[in-house]
Amino acid sequence: MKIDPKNPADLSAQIAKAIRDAIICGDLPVDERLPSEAELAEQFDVSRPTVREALKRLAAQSLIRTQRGATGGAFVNRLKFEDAYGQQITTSTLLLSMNEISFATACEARYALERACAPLSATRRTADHLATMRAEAHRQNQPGLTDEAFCASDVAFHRALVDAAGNPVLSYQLAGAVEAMQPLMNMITFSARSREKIVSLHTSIADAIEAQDASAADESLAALAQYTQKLAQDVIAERQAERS
Amino acid sequence: MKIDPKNPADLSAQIAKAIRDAIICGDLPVDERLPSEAELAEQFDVSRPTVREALKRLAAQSLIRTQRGATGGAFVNRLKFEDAYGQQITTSTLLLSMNEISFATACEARYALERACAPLSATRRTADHLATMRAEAHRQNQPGLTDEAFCASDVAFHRALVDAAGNPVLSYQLAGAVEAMQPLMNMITFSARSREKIVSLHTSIADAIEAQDASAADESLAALAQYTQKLAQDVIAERQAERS
DNA sequence: CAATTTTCATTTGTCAGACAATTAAACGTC
DNA sequence: GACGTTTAATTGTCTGACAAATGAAAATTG
Repeated sequence: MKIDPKNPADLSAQIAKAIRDAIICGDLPVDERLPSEAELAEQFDVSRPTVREALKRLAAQSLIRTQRGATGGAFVNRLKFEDAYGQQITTSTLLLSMNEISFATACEARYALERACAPLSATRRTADHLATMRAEAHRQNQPGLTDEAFCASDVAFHRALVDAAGNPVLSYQLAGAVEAMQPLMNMITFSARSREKIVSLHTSIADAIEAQDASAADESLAALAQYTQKLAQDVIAERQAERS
Repeated sequence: MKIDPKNPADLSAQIAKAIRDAIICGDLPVDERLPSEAELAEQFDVSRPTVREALKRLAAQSLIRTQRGATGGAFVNRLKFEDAYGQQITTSTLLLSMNEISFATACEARYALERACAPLSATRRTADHLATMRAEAHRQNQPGLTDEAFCASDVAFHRALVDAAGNPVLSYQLAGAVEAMQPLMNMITFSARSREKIVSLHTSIADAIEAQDASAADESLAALAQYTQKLAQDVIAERQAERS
């Protein structure tokens, strides 16, 4: 862990890497206290600001938490799924917005992953998940809803569907795919007619999940995927027509 | 972006958040140069070390890159899929190791997601992906292979399968799920007999992908998932027997 | 004039030392 | 023993400084 080549640049990155590796390989167990900043500075033979920059890098990844005071210091953080969700969503969102990912590609990925969850959700869904899905579908029927609120409710519906699979790893992976789509979805203006169709498909999905009918759920999801793609195509075509 | 409450703690976190939000909402486009550290310090009315800590947080998430010299500075980084892979894998690995995720749960998630890719891979696979899959399956048949090398080849095989879907979003999401499993997989000692079975299933998958037969690919993947779970159960049972 | 070298200003990377804020433990006091 | 006080440790922040890199401008040279 005390590896530090004579390269006097990126010292804070090197130190962060050394500590990160120690955490990943298990040398530093969860809740273990790191040496104080002054001690680390001495160990690595650098100044305290440099150590602090390294620690801030780790804090940005939720690998450590810091506490002030006499018994304070930096502690190895138990990375929780909730913490990871946020990073996952931020990263996914930026990946989509910065890499010219087409709506079609993102949409395909999202629904492919969601359909992977559906059979498990059909088997394991609880009353709680079902209630959330029903409530969101109901909300989506309210006439006064803005497009943004409609999309947010859509995300909540699909989150519940994914969470119903009862597999935290799946929920974590899907969080990025589903939530990162929201900005793209917000660019679509939903007509009353299209909302009606979507809510009807959501209801079909909820029905299938309630009946624990995996293949029916898959069918409805596939139909929803297809319809969403079609909606997006129409909107894009309409905008191009307007432009000319 | 100049929001900064009078709370004189976590200044660097607040500044990092302000800049991060500006990047996410598009106020700071890709390759835009941030003000110099001295200018930022003045803008936010903090010292330069505090600004630097904030920038290091952003650098840890690959949101910015820095360059020394006259025309240097911090630039908004185009987040590339390759950059995101690493973070995704690190985070997923830690999530699994720190949260008492059972092998069964992780394995279920991995194969569920992979089966979501398979139909797309069957449709779109290129000769390149097929060649990689064949090569890895062949390597897995070599007798001298260590368990670690076998697992690494397994990961490479499945990466090729996922990449064959031709959807970078799917590849990104799956990278975490597949690679994070490797440490867990490494804990399983593969007998010659179990390796033979796995390679046979890999060959079946490659055959199905080559024939563009989605349902055959799905069947083989399902069989592989089941067999992997069984192997893990056996190893766990054996270790418990040894302990008593 | 063109090409090359030198100088220089800008910016990040690092360091040293200091003080403020926080916190829990040690210490007195009643 | 209960309760307030002091104290030491630690992080958070600031100031000022110098080193290293780097591109642009200026000077030099052919």
